[in-house]
Amino acid sequence: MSNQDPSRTRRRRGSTQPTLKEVAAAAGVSSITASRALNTPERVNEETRKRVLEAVDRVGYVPNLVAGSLASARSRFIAVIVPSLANAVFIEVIRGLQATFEAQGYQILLGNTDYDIEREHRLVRTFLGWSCSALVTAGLRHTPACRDLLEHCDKPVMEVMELGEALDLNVGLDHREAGRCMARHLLERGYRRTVYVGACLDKDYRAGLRFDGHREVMEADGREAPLIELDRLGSLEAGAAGLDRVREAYPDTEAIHFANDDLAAGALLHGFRLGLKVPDEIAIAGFNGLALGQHLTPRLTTIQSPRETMGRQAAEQILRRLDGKRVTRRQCNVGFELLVGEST
Amino acid sequence: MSNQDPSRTRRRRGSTQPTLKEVAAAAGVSSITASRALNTPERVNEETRKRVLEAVDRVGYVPNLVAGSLASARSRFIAVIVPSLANAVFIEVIRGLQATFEAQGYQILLGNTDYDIEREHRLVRTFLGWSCSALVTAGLRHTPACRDLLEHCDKPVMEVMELGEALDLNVGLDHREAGRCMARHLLERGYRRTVYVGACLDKDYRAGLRFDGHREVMEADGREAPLIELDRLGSLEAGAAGLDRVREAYPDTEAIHFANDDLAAGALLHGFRLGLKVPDEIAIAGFNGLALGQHLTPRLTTIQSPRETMGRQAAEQILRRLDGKRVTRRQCNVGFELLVGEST
DNA sequence: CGCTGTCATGTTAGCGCTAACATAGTTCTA
DNA sequence: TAGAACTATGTTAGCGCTAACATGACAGCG
Repeated sequence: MSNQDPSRTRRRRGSTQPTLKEVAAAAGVSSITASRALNTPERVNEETRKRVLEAVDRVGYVPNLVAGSLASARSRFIAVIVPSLANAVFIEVIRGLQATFEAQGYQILLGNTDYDIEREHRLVRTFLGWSCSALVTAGLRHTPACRDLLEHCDKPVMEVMELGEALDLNVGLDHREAGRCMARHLLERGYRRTVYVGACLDKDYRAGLRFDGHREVMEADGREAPLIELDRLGSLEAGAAGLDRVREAYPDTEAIHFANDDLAAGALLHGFRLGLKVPDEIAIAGFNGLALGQHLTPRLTTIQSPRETMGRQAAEQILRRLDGKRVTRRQCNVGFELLVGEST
Repeated sequence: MSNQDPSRTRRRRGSTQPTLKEVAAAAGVSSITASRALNTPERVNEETRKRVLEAVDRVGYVPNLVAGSLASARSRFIAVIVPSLANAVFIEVIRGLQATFEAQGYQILLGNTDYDIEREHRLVRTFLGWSCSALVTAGLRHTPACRDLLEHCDKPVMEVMELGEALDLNVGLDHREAGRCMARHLLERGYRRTVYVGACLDKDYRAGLRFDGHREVMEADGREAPLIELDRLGSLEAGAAGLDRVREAYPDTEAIHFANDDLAAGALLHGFRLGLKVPDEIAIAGFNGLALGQHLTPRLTTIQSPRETMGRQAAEQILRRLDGKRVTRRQCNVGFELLVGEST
């Protein structure tokens, strides 16, 4: 009990920022009224509200959202966890999420797992620690501990990209069916020998699902479904290498079904450099419906996946849930569309 | 004073999550010791630390980072504010930032201004409200109020993409010089009539700076520097439209200097569809050094900007500052490189 | 042996805000 | 005109954590 001296009282590193209390003092109200004027203005008299807002400007108040979040046990964060930022597909989903959430005053907390579900688990822990309002993850595969966390966190959990046994909310498309769809198209076009080319199918397992669908259709038609797996994730360069590898390993191939448009476009451009005639000498198909494919000559046959829409719909469902409305349809199939170009 | 009944005492929505106090109880220590075991393990006895970590696992503790942040007035957020997620350029900068920060346990708080500096201002307020550790913005242009906030917030502020009169830290490249560089290249190649094609130069003002450099060189050589401005931001489609507009407005044009690679690649692909010979009938140049340009035939002449490196270097400088080290060189020019393809 | 220094841990007091309850004034209703 | 219902504002008690200070045990030293 040594400090009777009030000037030597216990001091925290008081940030110099003005607090709500000071705003309240400046407006001549209590701090709860100032709080209400900012957060639930309809519960405060018009006149009072004006005085508070004036005071806010006068003292240069910036709300301490951390304190507000602790007191209310709510934040306005949405955790978004994707496996990669190198892939345009995830970016476009993020764009859809971001546009919808930011319009409602939510912020995106972005995490990147690098296709590692252990890192996903760590990110989920961190984001839960920030009391995020909801979590969005790309895909349905998680570590058991992570599933557990997500299941018991009592917040909306949205799994996007693919459909299946989801934890809670689910917006995506049926990748197996997309693979079947393209395989059928290739058969209809009369191609007899088709190779599927993917990249790192252990990581990009959705491309693996598409291959499963592809193989299913091919085998039902009595054909083989050879697979070539590249060791670098989708890129124009990898696609070029894929074309070379197919021509070497299966010289009589009539069509290549690429796991995505980056690979397919890379192959198309490489074929052009080689003077290869597409589709006469070899047909090429992709997946995603990136803009690039539609600007090539020949235009790329591909499957359009509605990525930004997927993000937007996911965000809307989450917002509905956060507004306390029950979400009836927890699973939402955004579908896809076969875009037939001249490359097949 | 009506509630003497202890069972009816004032209740907060106590989240069911275990708290540090429960961990401490389970480990038989005080909560501050548990806190130290997690945050500054070197200040706790080996034995005790082990007991605490065990207890953490046993009760399934997830630290409440909001509370920690309020108590310590520090968060591990880095605010990153970009004008668009539709542009690959910003994505790659974000990737560089993200990889570096996430490795050090910092999270990215992502904001998108949609090229609107008023929205930027609002985002800066929000992120400051979250006690972010540092802020990264794309570009040097802000509203006066926003400059003011950034200048007085007492946190590292990093402006990336371009160089100039920065508020604090600055990593980028000299866009005017890049414009000059390409203009000189076109002159050296002997093209006499060159048009610059940009998109929304009021928003993408860095493309405007490149045009300034371009015009400077052209005028110094006694040539005109006509400009065509498209009304949609960079895309393959806009580039195709740009080519058409140049051929209509300036039929004798020998070279087009596009503001970026998306436009240039769109024009190249469109020219190919039209049967136009590049560069004999018309030469095409871009800016950014996107992978696509190097896979086209002819390869696109462009300027390589080290985008991921920019993000990485920005992150490293901020981390150095956050570690308490003085940053000596507050401005860092990452430079650029002229990539000469066959399109000029 | 008393003094100082170091280590490990504990006590106390907030961080800045909002939920829950309280209160006073006003309007509506039977 | 009593009292119910509503409006506007205030008082109090935390949210879960950590900074600052306090304490006690023990080692080193002249």
